[in-house]
Amino acid sequence: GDAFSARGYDGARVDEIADQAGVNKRMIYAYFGDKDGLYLAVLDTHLAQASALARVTGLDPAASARAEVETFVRRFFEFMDAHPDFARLLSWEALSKERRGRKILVARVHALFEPLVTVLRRGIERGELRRDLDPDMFPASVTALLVGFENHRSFLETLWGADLSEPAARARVLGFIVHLLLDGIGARP
Amino acid sequence: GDAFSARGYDGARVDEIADQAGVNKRMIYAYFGDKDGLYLAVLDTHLAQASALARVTGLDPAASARAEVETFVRRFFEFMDAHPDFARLLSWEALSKERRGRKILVARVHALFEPLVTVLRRGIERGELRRDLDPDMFPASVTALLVGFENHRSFLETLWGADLSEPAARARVLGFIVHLLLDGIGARP
Amino acid sequence: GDAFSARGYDGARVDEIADQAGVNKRMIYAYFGDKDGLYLAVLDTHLAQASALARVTGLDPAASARAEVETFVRRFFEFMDAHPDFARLLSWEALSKERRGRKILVARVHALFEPLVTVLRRGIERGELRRDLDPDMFPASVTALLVGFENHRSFLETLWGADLSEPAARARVLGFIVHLLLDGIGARP
Amino acid sequence: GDAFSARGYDGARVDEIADQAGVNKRMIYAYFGDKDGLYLAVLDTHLAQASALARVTGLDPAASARAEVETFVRRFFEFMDAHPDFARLLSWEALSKERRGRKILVARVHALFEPLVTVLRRGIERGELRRDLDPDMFPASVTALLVGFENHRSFLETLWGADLSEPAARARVLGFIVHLLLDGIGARP
DNA sequence: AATGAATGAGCTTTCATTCAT
DNA sequence: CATGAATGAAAGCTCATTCAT
Repeated sequence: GDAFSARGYDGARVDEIADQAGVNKRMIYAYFGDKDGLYLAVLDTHLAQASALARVTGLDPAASARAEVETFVRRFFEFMDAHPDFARLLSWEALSKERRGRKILVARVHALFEPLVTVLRRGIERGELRRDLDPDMFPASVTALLVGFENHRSFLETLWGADLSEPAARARVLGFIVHLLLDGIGARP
Repeated sequence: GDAFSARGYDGARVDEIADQAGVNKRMIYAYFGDKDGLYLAVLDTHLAQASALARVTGLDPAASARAEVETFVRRFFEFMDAHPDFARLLSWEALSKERRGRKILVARVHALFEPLVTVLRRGIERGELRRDLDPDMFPASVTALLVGFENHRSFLETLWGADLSEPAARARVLGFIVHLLLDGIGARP
Repeated sequence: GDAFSARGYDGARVDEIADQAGVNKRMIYAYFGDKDGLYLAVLDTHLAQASALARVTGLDPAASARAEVETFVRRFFEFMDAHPDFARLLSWEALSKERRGRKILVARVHALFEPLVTVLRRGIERGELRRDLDPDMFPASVTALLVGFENHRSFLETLWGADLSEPAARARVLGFIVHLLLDGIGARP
Repeated sequence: GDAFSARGYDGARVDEIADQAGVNKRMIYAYFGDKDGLYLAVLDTHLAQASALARVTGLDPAASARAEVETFVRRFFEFMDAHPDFARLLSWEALSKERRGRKILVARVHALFEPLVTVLRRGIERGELRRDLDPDMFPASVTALLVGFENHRSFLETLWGADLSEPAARARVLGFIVHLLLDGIGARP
């Protein structure tokens, strides 16, 4: 079922998916109706896996906002390493104008962002975070950055002539992103 | 030829492209050989348009690094508004495992990033930017953010229940991104 | 599948073949892969039918070489009458520079010639046939003559103003060929 | 224009022919009307070249029939060596059921056979040749043999593992054919 | 006279989907 | 429940032929 992740909706072949799943093609139609239904099921299954992230974010009101944000970003990054289909499916769907899985995407991503938004609001109130920080745009930024680095990994490897699959390189990338999000690029006075 | 931008390589139809271009389908094969050749030509044409950005970046050694970075980000953002196919083509290609246009992508993006990298190095040397800032990862981050917001625009509109096509909203998004990149989320002490 | 026989590889249409076979065109691609695979299957099937000829040639060591040769030629002729696609497929393939079915052709024809070559060698040893007769060239000559007459039949009908499909005419042609091969044209002293 | 000879009518491409001839494709249509007209012109031109053979056959009433026949066969063989397109065009046309060039073929071949038929009739009358020899079938047999060996040359090379383009091999083939036609395979008593 | 560009019909091949068992 | 065989629609691509200059 990760043909959708590998090639997108239009590139995926029902035959291929059936073969890889070791089931008869007819069964797919019995269970999912058509290619669309199969796609929605696959999309939902993969996006749902990120809900674990949401469940452990913002639980400790005593923790600092910076620490909570950092934890979320690091967990999100590691989740993507463990679930390589997540970022790709999300991007294919977001890119598509057919909006086949838009409802699923919105629901799953909303649930993912919500606790982080709470953390951000709390941090702003407490003065830990910038007064003018928009708590809605920040999760989208985190996602854009992480998904971007994940999906462009092979491209960046070519561009930089580096191997981004080894742990050291991944840690460097993650460290860079966290630092950027928390502090930006400017030197501290 | 923006069917590739709208639907990606697999979703685009040569018939449709020929019709939209007002030319006979046969001509496409005469000029470009096959669908692949056409795709590469379209990709290169659209990516090449961003080279104007590169040509006006980092020309003034007296300008502060922060100002230069902000200018680049704002110009890049405006360029994407003016060239809606750019971000989509880039994402489709980066997402694809066929790597049809990888060489083009790498060449064009490298040329786009280069002057920005120079600006960053200069800023780091002068102490305007963080000592530990990686000048290679930053342009990739900018691109991930801008391309992410651009390509996910319709998704974010649904998620936020807002209209992101009106100038005020776009300005708010751009302001957020610039501020985030320069200063992060933390409150100044 | 005798569109290949009627029009050759380039002239045959997959649509037509599917229609004549009463199967869906898609099935042809499922079974044979592509037009090439279909062609090879058709070619092999038709050429294989001649193997019956080989199996009954040269079995009786007591028979005279002349009688064996005559029997082979007559059986070959009758086989072609019963299998009108054989000679045409063989000629199309031999004429083609693509050599798609060359391996099949060589294998099948070799098997067909082999027992005849054995008969000829025996006849030469025993003094029944000419000392200087080349036992390899003779089968090729027989084939050239029979295939030539078969494939040029409609042409010869126009040239001679005769109907070569009636048994009497066919018998005359066959008699002529046999006599020519055995005795040549010269009058006996 | 020998694309017809190489690939047959259906396999030949008008584009290719125009390129090889170094003329603009439009000119072909101006001169020949359509692909059919071009084909007929090419066919006639190549078949006409064999008329030289006819003009020198049977001129000397004093010569023996055997000698005349042998001369004809040898000249025909050499002609084919010099004009490799002749045998192929003849075979493609004879094989085709469209009969596009049938009239040309009949006319040219009739003219080629005629003097040989005269020679044969004379030889039969004089008792030099077999009483029961059919003077019409013999030229067709000669043609079938020579054209067969010529067109199947590459096939026979594979079958025999020999190089049939070197003069010695060609002479052996020709000698075999001549001997077979004149004397058959039987040992003289 | 001569040519590059254009075209519609038709070719091989592929796809999502369904039938028969 | 499960499967191999079947199918119509449409995809990419090619061809002989013609238009405009």
